[in-house]
Amino acid sequence: MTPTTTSGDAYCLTGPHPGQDCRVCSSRQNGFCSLLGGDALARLRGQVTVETVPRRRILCRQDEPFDKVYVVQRGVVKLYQVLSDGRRQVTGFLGPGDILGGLSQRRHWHCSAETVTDVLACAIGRADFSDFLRAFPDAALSLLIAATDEIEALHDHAILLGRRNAQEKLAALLLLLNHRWSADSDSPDQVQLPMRRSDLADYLGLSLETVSRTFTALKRQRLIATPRSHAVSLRNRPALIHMAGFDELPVRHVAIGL
Amino acid sequence: MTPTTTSGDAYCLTGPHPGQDCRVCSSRQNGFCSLLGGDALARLRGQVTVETVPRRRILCRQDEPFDKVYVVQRGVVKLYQVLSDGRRQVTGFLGPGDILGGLSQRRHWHCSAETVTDVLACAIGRADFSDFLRAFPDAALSLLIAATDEIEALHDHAILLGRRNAQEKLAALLLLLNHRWSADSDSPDQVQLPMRRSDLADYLGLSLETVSRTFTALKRQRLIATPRSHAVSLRNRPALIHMAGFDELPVRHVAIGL
DNA sequence: CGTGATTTTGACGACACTCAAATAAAGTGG
DNA sequence: CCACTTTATTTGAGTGTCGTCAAAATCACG
Repeated sequence: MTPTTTSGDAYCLTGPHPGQDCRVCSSRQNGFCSLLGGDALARLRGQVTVETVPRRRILCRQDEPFDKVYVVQRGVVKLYQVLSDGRRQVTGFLGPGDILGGLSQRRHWHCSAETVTDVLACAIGRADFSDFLRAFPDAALSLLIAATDEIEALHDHAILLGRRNAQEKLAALLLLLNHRWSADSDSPDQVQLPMRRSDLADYLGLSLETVSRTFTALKRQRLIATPRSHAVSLRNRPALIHMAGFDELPVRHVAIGL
Repeated sequence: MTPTTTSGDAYCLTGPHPGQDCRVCSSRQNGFCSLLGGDALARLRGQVTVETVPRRRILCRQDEPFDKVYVVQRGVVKLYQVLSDGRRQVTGFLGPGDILGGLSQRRHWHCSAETVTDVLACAIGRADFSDFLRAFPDAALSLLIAATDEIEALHDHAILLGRRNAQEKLAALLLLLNHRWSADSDSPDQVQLPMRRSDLADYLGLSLETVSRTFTALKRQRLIATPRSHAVSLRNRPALIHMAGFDELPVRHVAIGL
C-alpha cells in the first residue's frame, strides 16, 4: 500500500516519502539505482535534484539538446515521436526505476517525453552523469547491460508493430505492463493504465477506435475485465499469453528513454 | 575499389585483404574497431579469430545461449525473430563494422541471424569480450554510446512500422541503407540490396507482394530505378526524403545485433 | 539451355482506418 | 455537492490499403 497518496492510484508503485534518503526509496531495490554500489550512489546523491512534475507536462522535446538525465521514482512517463503531419508513435512508457536520458552521439533528445501521471523523478545534469560513468566503470557496464536489454525490448516492440494483429497487440501490451508494474503487487492480475486510449493506440500502431473495439472484443471473450476504463484485470492469463504469442515474458530490466 | 573480390559485389565495402592486420582493415576506420584505442585493439587481436561464412548460413538462433561476439568486416547479415506460427520480423541488417552479440541479462540470443551474402567477421568469445570491456572502460563507454544510438535507430524503426504506409516505408529504407552503405562510395545514389524481397518485407512489416508492388510504384513515379532487381538507384532524392518524412538522416553509428 | 527459386502482376477479400454520433467520465464553477 | 462544460471513450457505418491466393514472368545456377 502507499499510504501517502490519496486514492487508488496503484500505478504509483514506490514506497512512502522517497526523494530525500536513497535508503528508503523503493527504486533503490528495483530500478537504475539498484545497479549501483554504495559509493557510486553516494557520489550521485550530491548532484541529484528531486523534481515533482504534474501530469501532462512535457519533460523534453525531440531534437532539443539534452541537459539532464532523469530517474523516475514514481508515476508514468510516455515517450513519443511525431511525424511532420502529426502522426505519432509512442516508443515506450517509463515507470519507477526507469531512466530518461543517456549518452548518444547527437546529444539531443530523440523522443519527446510527457508525464502521464504526476511524476517524482531524480534529475542530474548530463555532464555530471557522463563524468559519473567515467568515474564508476561498473556503473557504466551496468548501464550498458540495461541498454542491451532495452534493445531487446525494442526488438519485441518491432515484431509487435510489424507482425501482430490488433488483438495480439493489445494482449501483449497488457501482459507486458502487468509484468513490469504489477507483478509483485497485492493484486497480481490487475493492470493500471493511466495513459489514454490514444496513447495505447500510438504505442501499438493502431487507431484509438480500434483499440477501444479491441478492448470490448477481449472483454466479450472474457479474457479481461475493465472495472474502470483505466484499470484492467487479466481474467484468463494463459489465453492472453497464447494470443500474444509469448512463450516466456521478457526479463525485467531498467527501461531507457532517449 | 575492391580488387580481391570477383564481380560487382558493391555491398562488400571494406578494403583489400582484411583480417590479418587491423591497420589495413577498413573497419578500423568506420565500425566498432574505430571506437577503440591502439592498446585496446592490441588486446582484442590476440583473442579474435577471423571467420569466413558463406551466404545463407545461420550465425545464431534465438534463445540459444550466446558464446561469441562478432564484428562484421564484410558482407551483410540479417537479424530476425519468428513467431510460433512462422510470421517473421526482420529487426535489422548488419554490415561492415557492425556488432553481433553483446551483454544482455539473459545471455541468450534474442534474434536469429543469417548471412545474406558471404561474410567475413572477427569473432571473440563472450567471456573474453566481457573481460575486455572490464579492462578497458573507455571501450565500454564507447559501446554504451553505440548501444544508445542503436536504441534511437530502433525508435525510428518503430515509427516506420507503426505509422508509415508502404511507400513511405520503402522510401525510408532505401534512403537509410544508402546512407549506411553507399554514402561515401563512388556511386552515391546507388543502393545494393543483396537481401530478398521477403527480407525487406519482413523488415518493413509488409507482405513481399506489397514490397514488389511498391517498387514498381516508386519506379513509375521516377523516384528510383532498378537496373537489376538487387540494385537500386535513387533518381530523386529530395522527393524520396519528403516521402519518407525525414527532416534529417540519422547519425551513422555502429549497429548492434543481439 | 533447362530447372528451380525469386520476383512481378492480377483478382479478390479482410482487417483496420476514417468520419460521425452517442455515451461516459473528468473537470469546473456556482 | 450538483449542474454544466469539456474531454475521453465507445459504438456504428462505410471505405481503403494492404494481405492472401494464384499465375505469369524473370532471374540464378548447374
